[in-house]
Amino acid sequence: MLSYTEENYLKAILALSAESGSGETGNNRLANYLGIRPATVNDMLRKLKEKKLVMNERYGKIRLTREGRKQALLVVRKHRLWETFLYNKLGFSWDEVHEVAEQLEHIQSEKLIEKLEKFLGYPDTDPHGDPIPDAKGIMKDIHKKTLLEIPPGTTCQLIAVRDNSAAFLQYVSELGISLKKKIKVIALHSFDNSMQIEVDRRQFSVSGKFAEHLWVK
Amino acid sequence: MLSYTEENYLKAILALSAESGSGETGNNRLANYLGIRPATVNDMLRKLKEKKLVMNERYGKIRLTREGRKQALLVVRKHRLWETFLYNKLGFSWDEVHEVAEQLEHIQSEKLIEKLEKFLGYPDTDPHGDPIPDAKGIMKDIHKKTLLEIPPGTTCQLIAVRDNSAAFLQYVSELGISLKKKIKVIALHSFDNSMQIEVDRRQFSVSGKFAEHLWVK
DNA sequence: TCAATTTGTTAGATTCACCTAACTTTTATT
DNA sequence: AATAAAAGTTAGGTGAATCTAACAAATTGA
Repeated sequence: MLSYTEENYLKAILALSAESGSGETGNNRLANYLGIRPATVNDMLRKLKEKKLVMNERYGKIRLTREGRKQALLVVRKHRLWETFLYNKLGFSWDEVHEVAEQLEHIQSEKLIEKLEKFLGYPDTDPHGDPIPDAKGIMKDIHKKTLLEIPPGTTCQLIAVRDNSAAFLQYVSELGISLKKKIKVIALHSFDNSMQIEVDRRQFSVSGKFAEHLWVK
Repeated sequence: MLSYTEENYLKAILALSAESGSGETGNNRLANYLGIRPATVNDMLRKLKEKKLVMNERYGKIRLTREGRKQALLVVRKHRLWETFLYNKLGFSWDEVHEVAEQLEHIQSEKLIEKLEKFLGYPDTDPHGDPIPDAKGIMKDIHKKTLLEIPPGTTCQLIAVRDNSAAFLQYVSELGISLKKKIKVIALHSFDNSMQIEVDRRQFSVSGKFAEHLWVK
């Protein structure tokens, strides 16, 4: 059985590994991400190594083992199912679900998660459009592009957001953009990557950085 | 903000105070109830005293302050709302809800509890028939008698159980007894307090101890 | 009433998750 | 290639919640 803290480390390593592309991350990055000191991360890495959940050589990169990855995905599964519950059943808004799900994801009861999943109707994505791993820790990969990659003239549909911070999600909401919403790209200004887009017959301009954080199909 | 452990102490003191009738309890009883050592309880009592949540003089009895009682009732509130959710929405059985609710009750989010309560339709009792305190920590007292006090020939209705252990609840279920069920007392054998009762036209005999653990009206 | 039993307290230790400060190794830059 | 910067490690320490062992006070009951 994993502790609250161990679960958070695994989840963080998974997130940073995915972000880096190379499937691995470093001590400092991890410490920074978790808001703690590298020395603390070191202690925990020793423990996780003993439990065979991470691979990490002295002064080397950090990488999840197969089992560590599975455990991390099971935490992600719980997190996303709870987010779905909060959003679909309790009426929380897009940007409020994350914080509460951070706590709920650590409740230990397989039965609870099974029953919750059933109650929610076996959803395959959470309210941000991210896929929910199954009970074996297997997550479907969703073929996705960022809005920035969409050529002008094309209409696409929002399937997920790349940033779950409240600040970003609130901005997205203010623009009238939500999951499954159709977005038409009017123009891409190559000098600063800003984009002219149309949503619900209303047009506005967004930065390239913003467009990069929307996953569409 | 109270820690997970502090919340459990307050809840335990509330439960034992109520049980004892006198509104107070002792160090050893508390330690035994929580499954920890008296020395540990001592340290925590010092902390709770500093926070003005309990009153306790050296070698004296332990009693909640007004604020401590309120905080304890708010934990009970969370516990019972979660039990109701697990039972009514997720299909957990009577005897399974307690254990999971023990974890869920420590999630810190007022908004969550408000929304959960609304989602459940503002229930006033949990699946065991116990009243759910309101957001101010006020709990309605339900006038209740134990089955043992019911005179033979009378029919009564189960409103709550006095013991939430899985063993007891399973036994109750096996007898076909559930909340709001009508129970007719056929006979009381005064020499050992055993009782002949009828439920759904089926008669059986139960011990006095068993009868004492059913609250009826 | 006073001795035995129960109840409560103190002191000192342990584990977990964290810290700071000082150090070493790796990497990046000129 | 040398050195500065960044990244990672080690040693020693803290507070929370637990423990054991030894002791003190209160209660009980013979």
